Amino acid sequence: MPDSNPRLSVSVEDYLKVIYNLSGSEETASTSAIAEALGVQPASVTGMVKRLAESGYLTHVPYRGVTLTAEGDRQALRVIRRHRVIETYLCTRLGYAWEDVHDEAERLEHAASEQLIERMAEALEGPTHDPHGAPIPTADGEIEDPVYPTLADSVGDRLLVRSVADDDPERLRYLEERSLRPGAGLRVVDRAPFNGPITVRLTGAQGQPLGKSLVLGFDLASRIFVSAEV
Amino acid sequence: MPDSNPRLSVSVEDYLKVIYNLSGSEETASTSAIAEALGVQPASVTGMVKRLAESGYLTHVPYRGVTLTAEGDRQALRVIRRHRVIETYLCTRLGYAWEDVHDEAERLEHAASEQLIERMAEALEGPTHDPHGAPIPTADGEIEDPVYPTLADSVGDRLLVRSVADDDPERLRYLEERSLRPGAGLRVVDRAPFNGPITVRLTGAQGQPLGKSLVLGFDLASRIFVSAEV
DNA sequence: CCCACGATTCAGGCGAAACTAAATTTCTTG
DNA sequence: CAAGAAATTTAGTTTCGCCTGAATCGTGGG
Repeated sequence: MPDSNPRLSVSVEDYLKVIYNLSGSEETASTSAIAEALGVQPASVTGMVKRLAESGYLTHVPYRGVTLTAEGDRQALRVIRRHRVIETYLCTRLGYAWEDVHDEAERLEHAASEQLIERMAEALEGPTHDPHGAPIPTADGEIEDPVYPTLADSVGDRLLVRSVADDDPERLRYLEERSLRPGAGLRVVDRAPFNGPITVRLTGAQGQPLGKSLVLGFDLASRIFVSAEV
Repeated sequence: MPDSNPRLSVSVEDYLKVIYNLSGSEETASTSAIAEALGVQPASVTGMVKRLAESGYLTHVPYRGVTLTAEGDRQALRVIRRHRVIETYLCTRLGYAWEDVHDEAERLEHAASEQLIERMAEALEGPTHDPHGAPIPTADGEIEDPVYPTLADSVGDRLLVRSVADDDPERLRYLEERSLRPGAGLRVVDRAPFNGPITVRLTGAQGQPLGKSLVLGFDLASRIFVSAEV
């Protein structure tokens, strides 16, 4: 096992994060998917992947894709924890708007010490989800696993918004304005074919109908994660 | 004038900070002094200095030293403000010990946005001094200028600790344990010749004598800044 | 006036990470 | 099953930012 506290480079941390996320849906992450996510050429990914494999963070089966090792997972979760704790802290303690926290966290997550993160988490009394609804891994790397389906591929009369993708301020602002945040209840009213728009009606957090009817593009809908209302 | 918000590299920010500090005592900073402060070779400094001069942050008279331009000053003060606001925030809002904040701030100051700093400052209600007593520049670059003499070269019956150098955790812990923090009042009891130790007696913050007598090495004493008690 | 010392120039190196282009493997599909 | 398409890897470069050692150059005290 590598030294448990090697200071990882920004790039390495970004790779691990992206690979972790890609490994969520598929079991293994492909070179091109990683390249796409990082905005880099596939050849660059192969190079970095080789180094990460040598360092023991992942295993690489040529032409087949990569999988994080236990250690790689651990590191990825540490970065993700840092990111999400920071986001939460910025929102609830420093008055940030939820669409502004991602970029700030993106930079701070690479500079913040473990100590800082733990103190923030303490101040927040052990937050479990970030402002966009994503679960925060615990300090020892446990994370709530249910991966929810997106609004784009779920039907149902009583759906609950679990989380939304956090990386696009524009989209977040749009959703915010329409009360489409984690915890919101909604009902799918219509679903146009061929990846067409999806019409929903908000039911409000506590179930009282708000009556607002919204038409969401397929793209946007596939960045909103929902579950059946409990 | 350069773009007022060019993202400076970590190195550049460190150079500006160091040059600013060196320019405090002398009017101009020498190549070797900068090299010493940054732990690099003088040749490296000359190279970087040339680039900084081209970017308009300082003027360089070969063999004579460097001076920050107005713009360089502005940038240096921004970094220093970031550093000190962060230190203050960590201490008062996240329960950091004063000897731990320097390193954390050293990393965060390069990653934090101006927005984050201003929000922290707001939360702290416009802090004027960091935990070590150093003045915090305002958002538009004003800074309290009195540079206090050190305990090593001041005499007096009623002295007030203004600030202490912030970069050495060991020393800070030592001072903390002995109540030698900004605001402490003291009296110089004895001063050994040849840069020898200095004996002081604490008088307590509000003037009530605490009677504690301390012997401080010359080195340590020259990192404690004092003024005549007001 | 000379020379030691600090400052500068020069040529080069290094590490990290990216890129292009070409070769190779795997997938797909007729 | 073969062949073209797509994905991946290899190999070789490039870039960036910063650093270094060695040789050279100013400067100012003796």
